[in-house]
Amino acid sequence: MREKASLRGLWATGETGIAPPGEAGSDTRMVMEEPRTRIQRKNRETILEAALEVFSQHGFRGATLDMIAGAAGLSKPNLLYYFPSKEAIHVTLLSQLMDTWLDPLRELDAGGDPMQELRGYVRRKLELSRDFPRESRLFANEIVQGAPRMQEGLETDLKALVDEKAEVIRGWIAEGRIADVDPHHLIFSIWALTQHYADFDVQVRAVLGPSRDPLAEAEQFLDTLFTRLLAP
Amino acid sequence: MREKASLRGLWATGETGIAPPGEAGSDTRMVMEEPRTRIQRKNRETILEAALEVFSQHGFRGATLDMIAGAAGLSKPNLLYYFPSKEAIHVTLLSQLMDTWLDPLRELDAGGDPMQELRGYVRRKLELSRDFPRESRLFANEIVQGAPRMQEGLETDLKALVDEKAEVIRGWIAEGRIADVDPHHLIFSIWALTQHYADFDVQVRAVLGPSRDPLAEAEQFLDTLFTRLLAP
DNA sequence: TTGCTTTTTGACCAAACGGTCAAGACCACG
DNA sequence: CGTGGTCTTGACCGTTTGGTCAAAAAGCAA
Repeated sequence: MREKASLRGLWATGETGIAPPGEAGSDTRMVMEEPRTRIQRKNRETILEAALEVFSQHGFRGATLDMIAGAAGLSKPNLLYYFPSKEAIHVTLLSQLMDTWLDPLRELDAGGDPMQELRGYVRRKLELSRDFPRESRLFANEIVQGAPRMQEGLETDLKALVDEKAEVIRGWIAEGRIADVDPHHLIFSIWALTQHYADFDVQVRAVLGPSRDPLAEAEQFLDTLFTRLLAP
Repeated sequence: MREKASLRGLWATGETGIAPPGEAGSDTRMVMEEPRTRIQRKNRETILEAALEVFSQHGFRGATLDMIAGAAGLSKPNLLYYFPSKEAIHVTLLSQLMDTWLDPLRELDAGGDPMQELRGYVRRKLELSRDFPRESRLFANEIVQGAPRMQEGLETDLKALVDEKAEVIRGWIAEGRIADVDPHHLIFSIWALTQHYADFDVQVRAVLGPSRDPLAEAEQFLDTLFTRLLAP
């Protein structure tokens, strides 16, 4: 299950990093298909990977183009050949992230066994925290600071999906198959508890000391917690 | 219970914002008692209040001295008359915060009724999220970015207190007065769940829509959650 | 090879930033 | 009132930052 590196492979290529110049005259197509050359694909990947590292550690303003360029092994002007601005890199990262972040919730199946479905969701979400902590922190940074570049996505895509799944959960409760809890807050609690282990990693480790394995313990603890909370 | 404004009144005046110059010759006392004049007390307060607003919204690097000065209604050089640097303001804020943040846990009483004590802790922690969200976000910003200015405090003060209280909880479990859960992760779960409502406020509100009251609902939800988790 | 496009970079720029300083305004007290 | 300390600020400084540009290098198809 464990998987190193980033989610890049799974993502559609971003729409924000407007492709390089040099096509005004000769080509009249309206839609520009994604990164054309082998080099472009590779370098955009490299830049986004480096930017994820730097943005997740320092936040948007704390990150500098020089840091990203350094991490990517490219020159600063070269970054700006592939992305029109620092902000474009950041937005690309965020919009790709949004999709990935919601996938585990999308998998929640109204037809499955309620208890198993919800425990599965918790497990998948915790796996994201374990395997993609940088993505989690990138997201956390953005939200804590008021989500200046995401608010719309939250109020449309995210709300729609959550409302839909909340309705599913409400159905399970009505059928008496899980205990009666507010579905929205149930989902929040899953987010809060799982993401905590990625976002507040330093705190968790500082308190537990070096010899314990936070994520492994969390898996058990959270399974117990939600089992007791939801048992009918 | 609700209380506007900040925690300032409760705090000891910080030790980090080395007092203004102008005392080399005439006064030989070793210890300098805190802000001497009425004006100094007032302006240091004003600056810290403004800095809390700005730092919690933009993070350390995202905040500028001009923003803080603007929010405080003072000139930039005037800020630097009261604090030696931007970092000193930030550190003062953080060190004051640490104490306040741990107070609710300190109140956990080994002699009290376990269930009532733990539910009380959750309630107090949630009150902090409701009344002092900026403080919560200041803390979150710092931890998410690796706690560059707090790590020591986490590994000493915080760890010591948590370990102590974890032992208390372990005792309660041994006596069969609450269910068997890992005490450390129980505490983490309280932090995660309560702080989520302050730190991820925009997300919570975006999902719930404008007509619901997140914090009021959370109080009930969390009470239910921990009751079910801990019932022996 | 030639010739054209894509990619890379050193030099450069204007704005923003944290911080300094000397001079002036203000204030309290004899 | 005046005098000495406290407080305030406009002007300024060196550095960092996001971003530009023209020209060189590399890639590639014929």
